Amino acid sequence: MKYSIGEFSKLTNLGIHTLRYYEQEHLITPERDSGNRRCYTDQDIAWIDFIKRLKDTGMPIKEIRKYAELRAEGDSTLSERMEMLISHRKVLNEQIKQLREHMRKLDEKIDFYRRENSEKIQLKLKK
Amino acid sequence: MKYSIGEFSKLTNLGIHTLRYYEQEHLITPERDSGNRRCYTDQDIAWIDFIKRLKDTGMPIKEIRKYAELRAEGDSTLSERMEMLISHRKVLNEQIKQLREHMRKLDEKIDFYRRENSEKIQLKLKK
DNA sequence: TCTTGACATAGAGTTTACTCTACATTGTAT
DNA sequence: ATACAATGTAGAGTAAACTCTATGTCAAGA
Repeated sequence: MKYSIGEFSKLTNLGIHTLRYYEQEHLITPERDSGNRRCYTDQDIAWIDFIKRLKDTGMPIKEIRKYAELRAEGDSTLSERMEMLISHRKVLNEQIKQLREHMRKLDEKIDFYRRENSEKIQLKLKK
Repeated sequence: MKYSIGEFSKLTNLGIHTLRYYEQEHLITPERDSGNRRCYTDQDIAWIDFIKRLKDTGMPIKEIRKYAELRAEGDSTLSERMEMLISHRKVLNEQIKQLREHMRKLDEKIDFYRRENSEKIQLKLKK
C-alpha cells in the first residue's frame, strides 16, 4: 500500500510537519508521485517505528540520521549498522540500570516521608 | 560546611551558570554572605543530588520547581510532596517497562542482522 | 596601592526538536 | 469550470534547558 503524507501522519501519529522535518534531516526519504507528492509505504511504517524506538531511548536525531544514511546505502553497511545497534544496546542497558537505581532511591525517600508523616500524626494525637 | 558557588560547582558537577539558572528557576535558594555571595551548604549537595535524580527521570524543571517550592514551605506540605513522589514513581515504573520493551525489540533486530550477515557470508563463500 | 581572580546581575545566544505561517500548486467533488 | 481541501516549499517561531557575554564589585596577595 501507498500512503499520502496525511494518511501516513495518522498511521504513525507523527504530525505532517514532523514528517517533513524528518525528511529534511534525512531520516526518511519517501518516493514522490507524478505531482511531486510524497508516497509512503508499509516498510516506512516499520522504519518510523524503529526511529521512534531509537528516539525514545535517547538517541539524538543526528545519530539516527547516520544510521538512516547507512541503511540507505544498502547491504554493504550491514555490519556497521549492527555495531551501532550493539553499542546502543549498551547505552540502553545502562539507562535501565540507572532508572532502577533512581527508583530505589525514590522509594527510600517515599519511605522516609511516610515515617516523617506518621511521626507528625503521633505528635498531633499526643497534643 | 559552607561553599562558594565555585566550590559548590565542583562538588555537584554543575556549571556555575547552571547553578545560577537553577536559582532563578527557584530550584535552590542559597543564603548570601555579607558581600552578597552565595553560601551553599551540605544539605544543598543532597538536594542537588535529588534534583538530578528527578531530572534524569524526565521531570521537567517546572515540575521540580513546584516540588522545591513546596519543600521551602516546610512540613505542612509533606503529604502533597509525597503524592508527587508517588505519582512520579508510577512514571518511572512505566519508563523502565518501556525501556525493557525497546531492549527486547532491539535484540530482535540485532539477531535479525546477525542472520542476514551470515547469509551474506554464505553467499560469498558459494560464489 | 594596585592588580587579579572569584563573584554579582542582566540579558543575549545556543542547541534540539519540533511546530507553524505564508504562499503556491494540484487533485477531486459539484 | 470552479471551489476547496490536501499537499508542496521556504523560512520563521517556539519551548526547554542551558551557556555565555558584558559589565561591575570586592577581598586578598604582591
